[in-house]
Amino acid sequence: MAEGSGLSIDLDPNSFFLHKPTVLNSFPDDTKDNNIINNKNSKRSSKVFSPTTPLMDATTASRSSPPTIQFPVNLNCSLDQHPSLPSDDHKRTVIGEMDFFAQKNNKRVDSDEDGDANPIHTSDADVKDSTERTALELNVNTGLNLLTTNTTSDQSTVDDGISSNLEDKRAKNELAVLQAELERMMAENQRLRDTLSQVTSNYNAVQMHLVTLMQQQHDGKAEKAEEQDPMMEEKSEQKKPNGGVIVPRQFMDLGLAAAAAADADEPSLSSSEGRSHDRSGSPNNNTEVASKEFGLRKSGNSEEGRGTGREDSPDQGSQGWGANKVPRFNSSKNVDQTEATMRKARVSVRARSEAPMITDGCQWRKYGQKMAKGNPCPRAYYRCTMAAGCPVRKQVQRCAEDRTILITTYEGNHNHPLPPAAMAMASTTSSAARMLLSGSMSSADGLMNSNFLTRTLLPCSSSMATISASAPFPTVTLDLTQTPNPLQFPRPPGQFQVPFPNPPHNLANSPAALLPQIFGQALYNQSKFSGLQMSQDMEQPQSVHQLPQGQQNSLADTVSAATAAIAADPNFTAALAVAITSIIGSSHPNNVPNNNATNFTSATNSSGNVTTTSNSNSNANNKISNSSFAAN
DNA sequence: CGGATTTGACCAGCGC
DNA sequence: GCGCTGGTCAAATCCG
Repeated sequence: MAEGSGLSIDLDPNSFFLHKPTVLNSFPDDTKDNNIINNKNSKRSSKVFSPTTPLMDATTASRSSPPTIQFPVNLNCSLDQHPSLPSDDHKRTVIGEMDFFAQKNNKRVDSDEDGDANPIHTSDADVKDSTERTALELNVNTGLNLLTTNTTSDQSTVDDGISSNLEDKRAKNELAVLQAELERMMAENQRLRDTLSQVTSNYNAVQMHLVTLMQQQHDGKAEKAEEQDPMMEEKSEQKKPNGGVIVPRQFMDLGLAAAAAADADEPSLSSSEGRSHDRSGSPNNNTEVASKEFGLRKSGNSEEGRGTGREDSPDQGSQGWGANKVPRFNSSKNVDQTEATMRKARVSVRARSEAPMITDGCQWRKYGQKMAKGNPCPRAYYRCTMAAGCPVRKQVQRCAEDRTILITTYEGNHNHPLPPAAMAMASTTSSAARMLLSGSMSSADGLMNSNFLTRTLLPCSSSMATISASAPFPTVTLDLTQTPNPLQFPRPPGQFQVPFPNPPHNLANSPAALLPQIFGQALYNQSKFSGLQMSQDMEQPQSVHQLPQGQQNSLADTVSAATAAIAADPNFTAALAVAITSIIGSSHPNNVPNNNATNFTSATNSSGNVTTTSNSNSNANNKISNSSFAAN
């Protein structure tokens, strides 16, 4: 898979860019750092170093040329053009500076000319040149300070008063120029930052719109395929409330998600245009879209007529779920199947923690506690209270065998924006149902999901991700207790080492939190960005092309999701490289030994459910499958 | 006093 | 149909 690198090139930057501008924000940070350096240098030039560096400058000046001549030369023109240079050594020494100056001045002109139109590189050049220029000019200033200040030596005051005043003026002028330049650079830096932010925002908007369009386009194909379905008549009627936009089941999630976000912000929006607009307008949709399963669940319940209290919460009803979303489903049959799977899809996180409950960034309210069979430790039931009607539940229970292990099982998807700290759990819970659904409805897809997800996860986490769609509940289990020591897993030279503290009392701030985030985000993105990824698939390696569409999407989504998730935490950026490398690693086995060591197996049990087990190490807890999975 | 927690009761699903 | 179990509700209680 020599094209694997192409995959990373095509996908990773985009996803990284798309989902989380954090990395790009680091770019301005770099420039900001440069600015800081400049500021420091400028301050040092005028204050800190002035008592000391002038001695150096004075020494150099006394050796090279009379001070009254030297400074004007240094400031205003090239020394090599100056006829008064006495020796070759001085000339040669200065020539280096002159070349620097000349280059710098040229670039300065360029940057001034292009600064408004050329965004990044110009900025870098400017900043770099600014740094260099500042560093060079600082020497001049310090030298001038030596002559103009009386604090360092008496000799400087003994110098010619006229020249001293003249140089003082020049120094002030130069200082003013430097300050002006610095301000200009800072302003431009800020402007670039703003531009970058705006571009990122616009890019996200365009991406969302593109996703919507792609989904709709794909929906059109799906609709044609379903035209022979006897339920078509019913479905066509159901589509009418959506403004004629076709929204089949597979992409219902997206619509629901968007509608969920729209409902959260603008309950009146019901058309696809409104959804797309809303999606494009809200960069934080990635957390809200998670409510796609929520919508499914809701509508499913409405059809079921069973409706436990939790899913028929007042908030959900007040958001008009039924009116806008139920008609989008194809048939009650599919809905039931989907709902049944979604409803039970869970993400379980095993982590060592002495705390009664891991902190995952969300607010939970305990609503029950039961003694579960086979476990002396009670099981606590929590629900998310960050938003009214949020369907997310979680169960917390200590492992019977090892009570230091806290098993937290998430179910459902948030219907509200989440803080970054909560992204881990949110993404996971919002995506598990989706992934498991695809796993149950499309075995290959589910397998590929787990396959690529675990491939993405394991190299950086060394944790064990077990995806089980078997009864009673399809569950994604992330075992974060297997490898407390990251050093345990060898990594190729140059590969980032991702810290993996133990125990993760605060999952939201630990890499462990990002594991479900990566995991879940990828799953969640499967529906959200499938349209975009379909276009990206066009540029994917052939081996990927050979995969079914869902698998391609899974791969692409996994990459993008991983990058997005990792980008959510700047401290975890290193994991991005690992995650991406894990993808590329399939084409370059030498890159990721862990990847090769990761076993992906799958089995179909008697009930037809698919159980996929990934194993990054020789963990005995891993389930052994009947047959090795091979991509179709 | 309001919100969170506790805890017994209730309900649904499932297996026998 | 019955019992078991998981899950949820809601009144009582606790707590800041």
